[in-house]
Amino acid sequence: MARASNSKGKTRIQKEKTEQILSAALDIFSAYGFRGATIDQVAEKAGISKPNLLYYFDNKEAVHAELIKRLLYIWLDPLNQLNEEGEPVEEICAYVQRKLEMARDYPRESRLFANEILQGAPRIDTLISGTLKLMVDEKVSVIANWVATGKINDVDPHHLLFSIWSTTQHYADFDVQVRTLTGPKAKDRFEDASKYLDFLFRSALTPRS
Amino acid sequence: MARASNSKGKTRIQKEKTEQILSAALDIFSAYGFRGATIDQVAEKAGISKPNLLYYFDNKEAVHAELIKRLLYIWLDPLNQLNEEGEPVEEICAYVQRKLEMARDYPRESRLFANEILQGAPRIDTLISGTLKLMVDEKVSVIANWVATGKINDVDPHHLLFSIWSTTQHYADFDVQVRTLTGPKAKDRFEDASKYLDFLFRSALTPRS
DNA sequence: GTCTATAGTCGGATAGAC
DNA sequence: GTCTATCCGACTATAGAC
Repeated sequence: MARASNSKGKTRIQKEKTEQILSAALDIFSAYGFRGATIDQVAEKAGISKPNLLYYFDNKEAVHAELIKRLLYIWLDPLNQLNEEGEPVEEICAYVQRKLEMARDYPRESRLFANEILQGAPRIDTLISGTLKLMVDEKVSVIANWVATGKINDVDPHHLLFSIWSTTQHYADFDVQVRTLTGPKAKDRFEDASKYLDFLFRSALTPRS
Repeated sequence: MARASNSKGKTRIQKEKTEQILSAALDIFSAYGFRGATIDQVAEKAGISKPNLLYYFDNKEAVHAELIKRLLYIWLDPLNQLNEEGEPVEEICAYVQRKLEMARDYPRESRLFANEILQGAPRIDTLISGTLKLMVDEKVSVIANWVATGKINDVDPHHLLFSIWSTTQHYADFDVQVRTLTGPKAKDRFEDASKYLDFLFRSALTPRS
């Protein structure tokens, strides 16, 4: 019997249901973590029954695995766009902005990822040591080259990336705290963050004359 | 009957057991989140039986609540030390270093906090909008004053704090990822982070002449 | 105070009718 | 394909012996 865990050989109806489920699952998993989320919650949010959900996915793990699989592509895209041929400071600042836009537009994905890492990455360790590490290693050497040729100041490329990820993802992962502390008067926290982060990284990277 | 949830009127034995339980609980809760942690795990790690644990604490929530309560004091201490009378750039850079040391020495506390915020702070919302916000508001106005008098560059105080928190806590919360991506050759990630973060914030804050 | 045994509940997964 | 009903394991919490 055909199972709907992959996208091959499915009818239009099946695809729609699968997407409904995954969207609901992203809501629930990102908000409560893997353990904290229940299939019942996901099914209810997707507007179907629990057994029906389990007709489309073998089990809870399978739903989560599919979400993680899709996450990686969205996740790596902004880093992928970092162009070795571009003007170094501008390239990095543009990367910061793309990452911040991701935190604004895909907060659920950010939190899903954070939940996993925070708990020791039990279900995504191969992803991190595999695809992610490969891409990071590549971009780290690009940045190291910019440092070596004096195009940007002497910073550790790994830690530069960590600081970009953490500062931008913070607005998705710690959103509750950010909103509480900035208060209701703050109009657009992402607008303010955009301006601040651009200044922060530009100041640190632009070579002293 | 005396319950051991608070520290009043307890024997030495009771205090020790309570500390054993809380230390074990910090391990488990920070690693698996509230929902993912089980009392059995905590009891086993503390070297006692589950009913015995529940003799010392009313229930699972009570253990967690006590951890959170204690967390706040450790958490606010580095910010507390920020001295309005000191030299602004040095004060902030010293704060960054203290926060980084906290991430190194108290990673479990950092992850416990992150787990809570990430899932919408269901058990600590009053803490954030209460004590934390009060202290943050106070320090924000100190920083705003430094900006107004030209002692540091024109940055948004809230977002400065967010970037300090996120970059430093990243080394506790995303430790798995950091270690995987920097690789085994990296001797001391905290040493490298210390150097990098000092440069980052110093560059951005030091007033242009 | 600490244990064994167990009650009670929840959640993942399956059976089987339609 | 979708539902109702249900099984079963896991987990919180309590009862009661010692």
